[in-house]
Amino acid sequence: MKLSAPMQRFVVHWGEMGSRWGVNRSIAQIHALLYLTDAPLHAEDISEVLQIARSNVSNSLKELQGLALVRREHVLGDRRDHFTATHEPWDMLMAIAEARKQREIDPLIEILRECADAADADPETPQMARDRLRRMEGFVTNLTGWYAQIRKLPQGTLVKLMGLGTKIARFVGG
Amino acid sequence: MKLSAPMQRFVVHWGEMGSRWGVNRSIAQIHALLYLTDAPLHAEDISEVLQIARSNVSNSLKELQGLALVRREHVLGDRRDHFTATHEPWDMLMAIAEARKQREIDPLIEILRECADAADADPETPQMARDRLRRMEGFVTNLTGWYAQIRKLPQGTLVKLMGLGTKIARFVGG
DNA sequence: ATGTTAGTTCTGTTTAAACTGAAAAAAGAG
DNA sequence: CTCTTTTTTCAGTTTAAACAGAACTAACAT
Repeated sequence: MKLSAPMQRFVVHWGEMGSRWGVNRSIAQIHALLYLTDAPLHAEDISEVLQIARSNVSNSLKELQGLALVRREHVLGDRRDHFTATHEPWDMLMAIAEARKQREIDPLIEILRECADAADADPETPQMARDRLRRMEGFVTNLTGWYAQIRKLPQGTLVKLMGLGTKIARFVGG
Repeated sequence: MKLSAPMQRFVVHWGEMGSRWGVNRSIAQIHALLYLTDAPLHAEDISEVLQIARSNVSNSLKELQGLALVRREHVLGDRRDHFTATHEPWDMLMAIAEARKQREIDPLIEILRECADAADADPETPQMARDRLRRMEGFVTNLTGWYAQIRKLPQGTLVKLMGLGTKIARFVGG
């Protein structure tokens, strides 16, 4: 298997993007490859095309499955595991958002709450700092609550909403 | 200057969060410190409280100013530069979004467009891959366009919108 | 001018994460 | 059960980024 030049370019740049957003290059490259690919690929295919060690491919695939961006499939008459990616960009975005929320945002809220509570009970913490901690906690909590709501909306509704753009503002008298 | 225990906890965790999101620990810690602090701080204050080399503080502050999260101020009768952070969480979020859009998303769109165009002109690229590249380009472009629209809405309108949550869906017949 | 203090730049070191290759473990097949 | 193929785990190695400290520059005071 071999990639055309434009496909290679995409894979390489997707890898760079990943590392700026807290996902390592291998993972992002594998994801890019599977996004472009039609038929499910097995680990060795990937290892060959991207020139990445098989162990690295194995771990990266595990992580991608953890993010729900990639799933295992089976091809008739082939013992090996095969993999495909979510091909719908919106679903990709939501999968990433959901995974990172659970891994990072939820614990963050927990810690913010603890900090804000501790600060309130602590005479050494200036009032201003207490307010700021509480305010940050409220902000993240609110944002997360809003996300939880819109996440449940059917995709079509969201597309319509985005299509409206600033026209939405009229509904709330903005 | 010294931080109370809850403040320290916040600073440390904010630093960890940063590194998961593509901002290094020092930068995120300094930002956390300035967020909690009322009066403007100078480089040496920061260096002392966080136990970070002055050179590192200097570079980190430059980056934070680049992100528009921190600004320089002057204190009467003091030669040194002093720094304060944006204290409004929503403004922080928008500043980060704006900076990263310009640095990463805009170039990404450019590259996606180039890849998609090149792929269309390239007989070696399978039709499926062409479609996927084009679709990803369209998706990122749309999302960015939507962001550009809502970015301009006054903050109050956005707060109302978020308050509505899923009720918004009714307006579009979702 | 000289001295002093703040700020930046540069060079080398440290550190954490990514990555590899080999070894071990699973999972079939015969 | 034994042999083969595939996947995972583990123990180093490599690499890139973060970071520290010294050297340098600029700004101001005396």
